[in-house]
Amino acid sequence: MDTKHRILDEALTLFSEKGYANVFVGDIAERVGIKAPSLYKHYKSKQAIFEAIIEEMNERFVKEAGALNISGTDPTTDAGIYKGISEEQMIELGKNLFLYYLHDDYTKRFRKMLTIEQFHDKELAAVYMKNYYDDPLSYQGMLFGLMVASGVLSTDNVQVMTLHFYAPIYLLLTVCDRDPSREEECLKLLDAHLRQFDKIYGRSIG
Amino acid sequence: MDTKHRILDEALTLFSEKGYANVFVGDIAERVGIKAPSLYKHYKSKQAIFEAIIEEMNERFVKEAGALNISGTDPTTDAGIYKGISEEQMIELGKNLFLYYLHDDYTKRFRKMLTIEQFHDKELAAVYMKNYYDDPLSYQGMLFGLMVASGVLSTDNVQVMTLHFYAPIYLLLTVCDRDPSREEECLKLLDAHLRQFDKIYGRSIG
DNA sequence: CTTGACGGCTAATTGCAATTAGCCTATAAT
DNA sequence: ATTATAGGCTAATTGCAATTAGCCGTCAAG
Repeated sequence: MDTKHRILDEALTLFSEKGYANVFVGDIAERVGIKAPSLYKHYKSKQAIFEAIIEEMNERFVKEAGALNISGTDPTTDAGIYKGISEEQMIELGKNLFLYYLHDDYTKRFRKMLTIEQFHDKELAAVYMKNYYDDPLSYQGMLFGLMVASGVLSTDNVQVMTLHFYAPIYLLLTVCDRDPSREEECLKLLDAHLRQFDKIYGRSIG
Repeated sequence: MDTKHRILDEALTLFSEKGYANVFVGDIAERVGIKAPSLYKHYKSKQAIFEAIIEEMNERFVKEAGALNISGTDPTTDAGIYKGISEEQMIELGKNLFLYYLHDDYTKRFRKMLTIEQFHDKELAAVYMKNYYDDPLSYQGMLFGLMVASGVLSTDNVQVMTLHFYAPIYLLLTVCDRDPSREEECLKLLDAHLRQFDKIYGRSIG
């Protein structure tokens, strides 16, 4: 990895741990193995480093959109696959969603950074909401809608069902972000949640 | 309100909006209506202001523990009340929990500040987890456990049921914190969530 | 009525961290 | 071979924001 890229990588790590304001350009430089002034051969300012991270992340999200699908392609294809999904596969789906968010290194650091920095900038708050609320709910909601149509799931309110699927995943994720030592506990609870979800919505409720 | 207290109040507002590092002591002073150096007649340093906020919040949490109970006293008493709870009352309970967190001014600003500052300090992360994960889940879990015992609710896993109750409330709360203009939308979804929750757990599931 | 502490002000001072200046080496293109 | 560029370094410089110094008016207690 070239220096220019290493800077982004180390900066993201530090920003996600301590927040933008508490990271000095010297800290970033040190991790990269150079001196602070040398950073300026690559980026105009500390702020420019931050912006480059955001930009790179935007690109990644575009590239990796659909990384959570089974097919990795488009939701219509996925829906076909989901028609024949079993309970175990449903649980796997939720676990994979969780584990992807939890362990993907870039995603994880970016999420933590956004959590810290979201109130600095309206735009960042919007990115946060899109990534961790609107997009997951609308994408999962669409899949679940198709699954309801094909009889795999049953509900009279897909939106709420999707919320019931996703909200616990999100909550448990925030726990693990704050205290990685609780990961095992969270995974157990996640499993129980998914099994319960399947019980509830896997066939007709009132 | 005396100056000393006004300082804490304005500081909390600013910290919750912009984060500790982005607030200058001059900003706080200006809001209070004094000059920056005068602040030092009341607090030793900017850091001391921050710490005083944390301390005051700890006191409030102790004082207001149980503010969310129906009785305002102890859970055992509450449990008696919950035995005869109706669907509408259950929905009210959830809404009140949500609205309390959402609108109580001090709570709201403190929560936003914690969200921003939690990664600076292990201790703050612990406070966040306790306030917004462990305590709500364990308190609600206890109530629900009693309600299950008395037949108002039915499940074979109280912990997961509690998670299903609380996680959507938490998620919708984070949405409102980031974008207050979505409050109405969130309240609607909250209502739908609570009705669905009641349908699911209000009587036996498999 | 005077004194001392309380709380405010203006004008330094301090200190740190971002950035700039200016130099040096290696390497790759002409 | 020469030279321009990329990328590194050390040594300033800058600028800002926290804090300190030192002064002043008010007011309550003696």
